[in-house]
Amino acid sequence: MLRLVPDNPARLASCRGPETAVNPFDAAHLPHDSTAPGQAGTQVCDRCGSRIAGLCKPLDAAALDDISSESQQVTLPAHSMVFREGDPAGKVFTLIEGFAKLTRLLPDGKQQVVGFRFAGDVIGYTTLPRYPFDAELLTDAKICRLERPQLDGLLRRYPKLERRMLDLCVQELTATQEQLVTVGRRSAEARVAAFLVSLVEAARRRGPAPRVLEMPMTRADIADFLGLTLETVSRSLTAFRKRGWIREPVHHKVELLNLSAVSALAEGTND
Amino acid sequence: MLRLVPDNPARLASCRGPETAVNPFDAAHLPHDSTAPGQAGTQVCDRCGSRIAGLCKPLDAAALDDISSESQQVTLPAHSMVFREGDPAGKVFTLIEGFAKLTRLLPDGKQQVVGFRFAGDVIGYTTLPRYPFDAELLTDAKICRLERPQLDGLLRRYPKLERRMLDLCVQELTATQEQLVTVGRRSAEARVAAFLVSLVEAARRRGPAPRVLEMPMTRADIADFLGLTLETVSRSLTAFRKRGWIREPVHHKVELLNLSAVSALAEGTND
DNA sequence: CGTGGGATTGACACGACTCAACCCCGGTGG
DNA sequence: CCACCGGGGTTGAGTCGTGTCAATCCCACG
Repeated sequence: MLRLVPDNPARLASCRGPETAVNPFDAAHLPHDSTAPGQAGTQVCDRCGSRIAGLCKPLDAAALDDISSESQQVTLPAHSMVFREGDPAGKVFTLIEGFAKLTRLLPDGKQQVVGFRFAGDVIGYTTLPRYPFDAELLTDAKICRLERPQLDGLLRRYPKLERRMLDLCVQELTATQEQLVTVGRRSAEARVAAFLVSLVEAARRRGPAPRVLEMPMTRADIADFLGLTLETVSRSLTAFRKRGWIREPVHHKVELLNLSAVSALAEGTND
Repeated sequence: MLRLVPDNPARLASCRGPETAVNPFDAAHLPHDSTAPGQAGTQVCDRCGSRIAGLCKPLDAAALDDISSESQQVTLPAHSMVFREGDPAGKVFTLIEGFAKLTRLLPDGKQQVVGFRFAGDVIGYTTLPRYPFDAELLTDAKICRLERPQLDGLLRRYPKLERRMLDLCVQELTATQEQLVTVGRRSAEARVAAFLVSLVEAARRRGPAPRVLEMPMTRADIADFLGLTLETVSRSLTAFRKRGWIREPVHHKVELLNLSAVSALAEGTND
């Protein structure tokens, strides 16, 4: 669940300077070890400064030049919609920094969170004519944007890219099936525990996991992801807190004090 | 495992035909890529006699010759395992006739059905080194089998095939997300109703839907798919029966007498 | 200082699970 | 030929986990 680009940064790709910065006060601060960008031998993209791989992991330098001349980097404030369910699927995005949630709307107005996305993840790639879900930012975010016709051109020129898309899609599918298991068969506390574990895994994928994790989603978001109510999520988290398993030093952060207890709970169907 | 009634070797595989989704529970159809060369109008594959598209929809005659010389057709009895979770993902299968279920095993021994597959569906394609789930036949089935190295060769020779795989993967992903919504947010009866609706849609995709549908899965299978218990599934179905919405003329068949009532229930979160 | 959104906590109801009996039917063997 | 068996399905009674509704708290923000 919470799929992610495998790991391994690699030259980033794309990203020409900011362009449609909806929000001027861009993200100058970031928790990452932002070692000087552009250094030889580093994993940092010399164009946009990100450590993240996104789409372009398998590409060589020429391809990167190519793709970066076609894409744009933008910064958006928290809660902006990257795209909406039903919009023509005309662009593909890579999340450079920040967090997003993907949601589907139900006829009765409720929402189901289909997944969360983290720095390095690709968002909105589909072969369907329209996006099948909303993508909303949970935090201020830096995003790399590529128009679909450009992407199709790149796909034609760099077959490796097509393979990469397929890999990403397979990973995402596997993660969603995993999530199906969680939602379908586990108790409320086990689901919340599984969610916390997946947060840790996502953080690890982005680099050495800090002791205190970002958790920018609200209880309601988590509930909509896990098929629970926000009250139940809240009760589970306070239960964990009382057992000394977690700590929430500030709003939107968690520390896992007893990861093995949490994972054990996540594995079993109950207890 | 896999193997049993040996029989007509090779010469199958191909089969161009009506667009067929990988996942039966997927409503989305792809508009593009109808560029399949060759004689349009033929619904039946001249090689294996199947009406089903499987992988090969976008291929031309030469490619079909090529692929059909690399693949084999086998027939297997009900309840055989096509492959198991964790097996090296060395083959790809297309279901020519019959029904299958895909399941994941939980640590506590329970299973989650991640999907059912019908005639025309591709099974077991993944870029992962191992299959992420079991594939078990629900009925006797005819299957087209292709070794992974052969497939990779074909992918290299026919780039359109790679695109096709991606399309199939996207459809499957969309369908799984849909299922996530069903399992996460709907009442028991609504889930069962949604399942019945998806059965109808799957049948339609295979051709004009007969009044009486095949439903080879047991109550337990359905329950494991919907995140319910078999008793709850049974109760829901008898409730539908008593309301005159469905009929089960014989074991493993259903007739939907009031499809609109069933779909209405499937849409709402409750009632 | 007031406002509002998010989070927590409690009381209560109800839907789905659990456990268990029973039915139906096909297969098997005495 | 029939009794037995086992697997799938149905039905019922009782329990318990979550959902629901509502009050309260907390804190960031204007």
